Amino acid sequence: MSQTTVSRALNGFPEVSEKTRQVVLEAAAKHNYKPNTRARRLATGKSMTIGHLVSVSKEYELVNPIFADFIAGASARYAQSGYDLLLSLVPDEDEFTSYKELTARSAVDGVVVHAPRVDEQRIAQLSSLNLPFVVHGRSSNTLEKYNWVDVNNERSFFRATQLLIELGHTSIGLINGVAGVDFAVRRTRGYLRALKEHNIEPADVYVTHSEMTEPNGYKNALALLDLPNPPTALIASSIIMANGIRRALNDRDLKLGRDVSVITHDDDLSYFRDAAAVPVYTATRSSVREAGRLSADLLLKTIADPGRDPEGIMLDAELILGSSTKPPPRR
Amino acid sequence: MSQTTVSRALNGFPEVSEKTRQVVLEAAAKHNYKPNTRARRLATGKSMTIGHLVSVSKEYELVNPIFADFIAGASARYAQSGYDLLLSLVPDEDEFTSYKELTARSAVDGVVVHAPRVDEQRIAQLSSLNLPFVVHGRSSNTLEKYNWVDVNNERSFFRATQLLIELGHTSIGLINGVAGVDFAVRRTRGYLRALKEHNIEPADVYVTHSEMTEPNGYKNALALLDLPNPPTALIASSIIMANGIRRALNDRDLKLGRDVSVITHDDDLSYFRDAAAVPVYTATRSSVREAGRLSADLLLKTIADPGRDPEGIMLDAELILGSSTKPPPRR
DNA sequence: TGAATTTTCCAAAGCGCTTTGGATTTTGTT
DNA sequence: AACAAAATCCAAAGCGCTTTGGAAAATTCA
Repeated sequence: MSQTTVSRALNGFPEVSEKTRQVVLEAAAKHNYKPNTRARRLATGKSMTIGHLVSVSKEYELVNPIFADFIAGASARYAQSGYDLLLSLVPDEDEFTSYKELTARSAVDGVVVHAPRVDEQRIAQLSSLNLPFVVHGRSSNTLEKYNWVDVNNERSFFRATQLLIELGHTSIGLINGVAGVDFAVRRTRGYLRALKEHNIEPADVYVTHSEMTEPNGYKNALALLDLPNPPTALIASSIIMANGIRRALNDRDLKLGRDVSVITHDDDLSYFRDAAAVPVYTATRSSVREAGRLSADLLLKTIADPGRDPEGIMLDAELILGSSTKPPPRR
Repeated sequence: MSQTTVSRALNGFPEVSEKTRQVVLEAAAKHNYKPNTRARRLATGKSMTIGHLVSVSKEYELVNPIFADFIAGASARYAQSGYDLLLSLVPDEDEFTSYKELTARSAVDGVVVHAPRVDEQRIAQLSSLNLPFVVHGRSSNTLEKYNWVDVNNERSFFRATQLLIELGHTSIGLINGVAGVDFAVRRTRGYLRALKEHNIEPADVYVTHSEMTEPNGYKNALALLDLPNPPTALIASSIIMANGIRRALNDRDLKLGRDVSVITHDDDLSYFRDAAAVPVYTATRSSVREAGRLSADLLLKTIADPGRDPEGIMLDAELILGSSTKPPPRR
């Protein structure tokens, strides 16, 4: 049987009879034959690979654990479509260089951009490279159209803040992510809008920005709790920070919920799934794994149809009531 | 200039004069030329790719965040040597199938095996595939030689247990990882050996096994604390579980250290770095990122020299004193 | 200066597939 | 049975590099 026929049978071309195809498939299965990836990619001109560049801040060497779950969501989709996932951790200042290199050696068919900033250069850069991409998150100050999957951060944090206000809280702290990262900006915006709508004067000291680690949650919470007028409620940007906040409350002999209310954003990370009947934390919850799946789908669609108009997918975080929110203690 | 000369200049062959090489390099830089990955891989017969298969338990869909840090360590080394990192999350029962597939289509030059069990089939399977590999961890019941990078779990947990005993604790709980996973078995072994050497009768109820999530840390700690004779000290297999344990202590109005001592294994995860002058937790600490680096180095060496004898690299966890261990409270 | 080396270059083969264009066989129609 | 149409097959080209074997140019040595 000719090479052509085998290739066609394996790749599902209509020119080959069903009977022949079966024979080929059986023979391939029997000998555990799979077309050589390298040869196939050269011949087809496709890389069949999606790149995820995770930028690592050189200073802190942090690797955000949400990538694990995001990638878990995406990975399954890639596998279904025969794509491999290329993962590269790069120092953040080198990120564009890495994109250029990947493009120049045509190693990937598309990439996912993580943690965009308010002014995100990578978007324009990728557009100029003509490399299909999807942004996990958005970039407020970017005008051009691009593919994105994001949570409605502004609204989530508006609702969270409003909930606390309705419970009677008037001093509410926000323990946010790094300043300038888009989601953090939107969350602050939602928080401020809620305060404003309820005529509460915002206070700069009530808002902290940092990498969303447990120690930073602790440190920032302590700083707020030790203020002359400490907030009676805190909103955290990640459940990992919330763990640090709980530790800080502990250290100050304050009880979560009773003494200080806490709402956290919850990415539904697999190692921190807050799935009790009454969750520990009242939370704005949105599965980052689901975001991974959707991003992968969107990217694969874009690769399949390059002329496609960019699309934005908005996920709405649920506001889930847990036991960490109560009215403020009476004075 | 001929294609040959360019190729040789770019790949550092000695047949080309330094002057010519410079000309070529400059021209390549100017036009942002990089040899096409696909063509190069086909021509050289190498994939220049390392596979990391992370098995996801289908039941729980958990993605261990330590992979993020492990991969961060490994990724830098791969990049230095011109290798790409292929990441694939596969349902655990399909893992061998995935290895076979990767080999058949020759998509990777080597793989890293994560979370080996006491009886680990993947080792024999990979040997039979003739695919270079490094195991992160070891497999106690596997006789053949293989490359591995592991922490001295037995000794670490022996020392941790001993420390608690020397402080006066006699009822010590162990909140361990999933039963049958090699590191968990070794840790239990170290724990039991310390008890035995100090003539303390072990109690089965004091040992729990589960995925190392925060909720499981909480749940298992509560179970132990609610025993008729609750332990006065707990050893945890991960800092994420330790967070759950702290929450459980909190719920029972027990103070970490004063009422219940806790020692945890600490992988030095970037989002949970316990780096205060006096750490929160007394811990057996070993950087999983460093393990990633070493694994990558070992794997690259093995790929470069396939005849190489398998090597084992043992990392010794440090026992770091924090504020979570005190003598048991007096009755 | 001419021969022997060494350095530098080049044309062509080949990596293992997919894809093209045309040839051959089978099926369907009258 | 004869022809057209459809189904099936095949040989060969090409994907963009690396590598080989040998030719040409430059250098060294006698």
